[in-house]
Amino acid sequence: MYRTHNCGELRIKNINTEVVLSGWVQKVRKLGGMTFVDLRDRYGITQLVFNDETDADLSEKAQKLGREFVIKITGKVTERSSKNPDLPTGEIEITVNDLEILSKSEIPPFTIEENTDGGEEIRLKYRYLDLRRPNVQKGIILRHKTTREIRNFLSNKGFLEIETPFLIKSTPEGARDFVVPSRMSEGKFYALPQSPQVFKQLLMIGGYDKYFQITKCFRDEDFRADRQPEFTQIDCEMSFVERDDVLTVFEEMTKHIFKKVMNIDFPETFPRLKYDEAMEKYGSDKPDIRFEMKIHEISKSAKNKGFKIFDDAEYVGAICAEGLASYSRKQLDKLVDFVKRPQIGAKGLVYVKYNEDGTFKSSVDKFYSAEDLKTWADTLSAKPGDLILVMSGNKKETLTQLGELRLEMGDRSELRDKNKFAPLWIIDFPLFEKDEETGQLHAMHHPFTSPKISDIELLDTDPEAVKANAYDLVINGNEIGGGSIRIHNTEMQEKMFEHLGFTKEEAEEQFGFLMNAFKYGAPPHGGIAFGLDRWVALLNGSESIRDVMAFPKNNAGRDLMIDAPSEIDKQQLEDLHLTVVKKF
RNA sequence: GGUCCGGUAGUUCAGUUUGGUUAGAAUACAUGCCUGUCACGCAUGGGGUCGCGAGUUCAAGUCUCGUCCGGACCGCCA
Repeated sequence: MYRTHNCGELRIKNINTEVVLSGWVQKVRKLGGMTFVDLRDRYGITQLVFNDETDADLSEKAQKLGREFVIKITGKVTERSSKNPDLPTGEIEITVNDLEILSKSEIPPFTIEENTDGGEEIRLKYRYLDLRRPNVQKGIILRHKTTREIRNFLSNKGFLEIETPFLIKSTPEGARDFVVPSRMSEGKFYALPQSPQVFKQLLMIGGYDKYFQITKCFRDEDFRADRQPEFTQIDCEMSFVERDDVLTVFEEMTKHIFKKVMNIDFPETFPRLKYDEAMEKYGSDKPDIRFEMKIHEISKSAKNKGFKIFDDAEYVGAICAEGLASYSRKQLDKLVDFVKRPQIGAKGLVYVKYNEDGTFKSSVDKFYSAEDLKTWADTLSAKPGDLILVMSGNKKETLTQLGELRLEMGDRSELRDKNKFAPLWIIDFPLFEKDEETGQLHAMHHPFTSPKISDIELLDTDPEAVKANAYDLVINGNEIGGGSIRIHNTEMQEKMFEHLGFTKEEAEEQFGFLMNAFKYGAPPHGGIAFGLDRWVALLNGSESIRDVMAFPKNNAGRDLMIDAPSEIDKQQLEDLHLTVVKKF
């Protein structure tokens, strides 16, 4: 027997029990005749004690243990004479009478502790060692709890978990596909799914009216802290539902997860914000509503006062940073630098300090009187002591830039508390967005999204104005999930492909199977998919989804541990009918 | 496709601004001392292709060019 208990469970009430423990050696502390060993597993740390006077041979063996040796010990639980209140097992220790080394360890390249000394790269290379660290384990365990609760909740609601294939067909819409060459069909390729989208729609047509799946999706685009080549979606679809039916079920699921995993209650219904409104008030389609600081338009009161930049601008907008009127020149200059960074791309920034004494000091005092500035302050509900930040230009771009500035100011004022969660729904997305370069329309969500019934007439006259029956769940400025009510008839789907620039033949070739299926009695249906990795990262307070994935890849899509992707041998290439062409 | 930051001991970093003695610190590791430690303490010691290649120079960790690797971001991600 390797163990009677784990390393995190023994307490003072277990005193005098004979126990067997197995685990990893965290630390050996030698104090002359006494030796202490911290034994670790994923449940905790238990201290072992060895004494020269009791058993010199055993004590010497213990002194030769190295970090990360795997050992099994037998001993008696004893009360410590000096206790450690920082450890759950700190009141007891094990007086060891037998020690067996199960597995030796080389010296690990970094310390296996909460605060490791290892950098990102080396920890990815030795991921199996990093996984031993308690804070990494916390993320992995949190992920398990989350998926368990999702399965519980949806199963109880009558949803069926159904798998869909990974080896499917490449389609031109959306992200680049990862592609798998076929051995049996020369010169042909499978694609890995970017999402199970069409399969879940086919399941609806197949009569499985409530479906879900926790599954991998693959997208061959460039990666970020929150984007990996393979990631996990909670994919859901329902038949005979309208938008609000979907939102109700998945709002309930969201609340269930927060309750069961984090013990956080959301008594209120989640706010619903129209896309247009989100853009106007927050400059983002995924607003962080943990804090207010809404954007207000001040075009009317800012224009025609002789300040050319505002006069020429399509839009002038502002935000109010509470209590920051005391910002120094240097701090304001830094804000200007911030908005001028190429990632933000603004030309400049106007500030108005609403001083504590009620006076105003701004970078545009030459053009605006105190009354003018008071008008702005009133629009923004600014109080003395606040700082007003104004930007202008093209409306869409300026709103986005103000949105970025708003998040920056939120960070500076520490309004974005990791332990606070503010979910909301964004609804009424545009159906299409226009490619600025080619003028071609693209589906904002995906090509199977239905337009809002009230907007169907506009499809032929003003497609850009058409709103989609689509929705996103946003939490703390992260898009956690998104979905739509789908098109379920051939005519509408054909019209959609037409708008997206597909010829009839292309649509038939790419999606004929789906349009064919619509001909045989397709129920009205809709659904949603959540990004599991982002969601768990959010719950975990992590910046990066890597923290909640057991074996993540780096930002070039490489697995540093197994060294993938890699070359394959000639025979394999031949079998797959492939020739590698090297560019020089 | 682009912008920025980094690569020096097992590890995390300093040193590069202003080229010049034997490249340092912490931690980890090893040895010794230490009977209540738990970030144990003290002493001693080993440990370096300064990512790689070329160039400038009397002299390069330090300057220049190229290249590889890592990180953040923009584009991209229906």
